[in-house]
Amino acid sequence: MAKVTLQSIADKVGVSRMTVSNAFSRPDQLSAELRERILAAATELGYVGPDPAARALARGRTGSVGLLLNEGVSESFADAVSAELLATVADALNAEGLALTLLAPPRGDGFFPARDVAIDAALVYSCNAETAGIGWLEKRQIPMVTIDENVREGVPAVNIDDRAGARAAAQHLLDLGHTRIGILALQDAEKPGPSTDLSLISDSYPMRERMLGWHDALDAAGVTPEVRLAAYRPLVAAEETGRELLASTDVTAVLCFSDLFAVGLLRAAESLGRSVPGDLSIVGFDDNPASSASRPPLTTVRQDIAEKGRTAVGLLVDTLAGRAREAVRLPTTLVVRDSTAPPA
Amino acid sequence: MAKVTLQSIADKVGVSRMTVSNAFSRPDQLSAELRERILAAATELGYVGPDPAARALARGRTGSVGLLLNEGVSESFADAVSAELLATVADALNAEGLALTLLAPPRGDGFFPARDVAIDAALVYSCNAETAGIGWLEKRQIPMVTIDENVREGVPAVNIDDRAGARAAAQHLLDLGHTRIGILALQDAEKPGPSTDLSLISDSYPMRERMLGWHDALDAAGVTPEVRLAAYRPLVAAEETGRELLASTDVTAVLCFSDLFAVGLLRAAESLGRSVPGDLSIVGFDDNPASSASRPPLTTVRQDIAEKGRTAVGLLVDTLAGRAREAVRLPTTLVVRDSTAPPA
DNA sequence: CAGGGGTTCTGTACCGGTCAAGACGCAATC
DNA sequence: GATTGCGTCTTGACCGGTACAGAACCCCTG
Repeated sequence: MAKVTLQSIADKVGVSRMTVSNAFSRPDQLSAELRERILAAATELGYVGPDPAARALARGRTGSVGLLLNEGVSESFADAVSAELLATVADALNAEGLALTLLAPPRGDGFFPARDVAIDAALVYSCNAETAGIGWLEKRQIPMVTIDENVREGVPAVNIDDRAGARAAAQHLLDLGHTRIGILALQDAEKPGPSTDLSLISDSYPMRERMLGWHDALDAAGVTPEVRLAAYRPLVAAEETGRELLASTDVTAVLCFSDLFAVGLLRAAESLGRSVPGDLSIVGFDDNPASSASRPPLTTVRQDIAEKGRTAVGLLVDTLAGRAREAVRLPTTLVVRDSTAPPA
Repeated sequence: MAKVTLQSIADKVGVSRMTVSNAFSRPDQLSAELRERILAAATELGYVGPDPAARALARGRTGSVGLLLNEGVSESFADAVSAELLATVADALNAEGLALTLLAPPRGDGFFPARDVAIDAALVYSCNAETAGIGWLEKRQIPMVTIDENVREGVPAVNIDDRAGARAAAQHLLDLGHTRIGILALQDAEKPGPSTDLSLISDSYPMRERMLGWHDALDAAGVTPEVRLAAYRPLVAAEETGRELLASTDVTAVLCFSDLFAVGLLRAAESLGRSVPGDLSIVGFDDNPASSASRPPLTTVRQDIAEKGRTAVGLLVDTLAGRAREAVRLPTTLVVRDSTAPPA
């Protein structure tokens, strides 16, 4: 059976193709009676609606938005925090009449999602500025909003107040009386090396800001932290680094880049017979669901992931509508649970 | 600045538009030397490559595949099992040169992702046959592969061997000596009602099959189970139903629809002072990461989510390539951990 | 030297819609 | 009664590519 197009319907009803188009896309442009007849003919022929690809070309809008990632999807959404972000973003876009398309880094040859997929705009999640994907999107002049990074001047960004959160976390430890404090920081994913080589520290926005925040408080108190690095994955990386930190220093408290690091450290402490918070205080970051489920529940810095996602979508929608928007910085709050206490 | 198209480049280089198109899409159709010149001119003009929307219309393929969901994305990927499926599917598609677009049920007016988004094919995840989205996709004649359901005759499906897994789980309890066995089954999401009204049971494929499997073993042993229903969400639903089950019957073991149900039941048991597995044996399903992290670690039926995702993508790719494929049923295996023991 | 076959490039017809402007009829306005 | 205005429908151009059939050219063969 031949393909059904606007023209088939137009021929059947005896009107112009444009009128059929209007019946679907701009109902106010024709009489209700004729529209009914057209729609009836359409269903009779098994026509579902204007072809999305053709419409996209003609209208210049596709109705879907890309989410640019700097890793494979499995890695990107391995933890609950990023999975929640994805979900929130997808739902918020959907509510705006937009679908979400995942743009992972290319695997293999010839196909570069950020270059070859039709999208109206893109959310850039946790990608550093040199990511190839960002380059493609820029050249295509696709409107972007970045999340958890600050990629380009003039590109709206959604961040959390990492610095203030980190500062509060460090201050919390200081207030409890800790003076020998460790930091479990994030290592650059591309640079393997010893956890003590601080030049390998990740230069991602959250890492930079959190480090600044910790130092805000520690420097003011004259405390020099013991810094160690761990890769974000695998999970045991943080555990191993944590064990080394605990074994080679006499820190009584540790500030962690993320809750996952904190959980790893928790395991390290357990394996070394150090009780938390009795012998060791631990502060996480993010308020990952895992942090309240751990034993003991973690003191951490809470960020509102869902709000971050919705805000990003809001910025994107405004940008698409031509309303210029500034960067947004969402608040963070210290959540004190049971993994911190005064030093022994 | 004017939009750069194939024609702009063609004019600049002094060749036909078609040749420029070939330079990008079919390098073997022109000399290497000319191709270099064209590509150089293209970069000079800031041309990134053929416009995806236009290409999609002309080629009849968009390069992206939809994932049809029967709930919002937040709900769909709330647990680790489905999140892993999403991630695996996305990565497997990416490896095949395809992007993934999420097709959630419409929210609000006018925009129906399954109808209005340009896709080449769709994966249908855990949607029952009446889902509106499936109807759109069918009318659009978009190739589909279903996951965890068996929607249509002739539509390739990927399922796990729910029945054999459930049978093994039930047999395991029988082998341990249990004779008073409960079942925590899944309630239809659309039908609220008491957990004892068995007519409200979900008619999803996994539920039907698991029930059959449990009965395979139980019937053969002459055991009549105590069945209760719980909604998949919120998590406390299973806990409440579990509490009711434990309070009103004298079951010594319970077969759960999923690990999340098992975790809820675990909490219920704890709150009633019943020790697991001393006073109560619990078997889950799926081998959710949560199941090995729980205390005690859960005996459960393992399925390979990643394999399921990859298989589905394989079926889809074959279907797109015109190679007809049959339904696939992946194996399940019983994993005995510490939540099951002989009755007291 | 005619003819076959390969490479390289071009011309034309689509792909299936939407946009913007115009034509037509009819009621309201002056 | 001519003008204006509105609702309704049509016309023609265009969105930015790709498929396919051929034309021009070169080399090789018999």
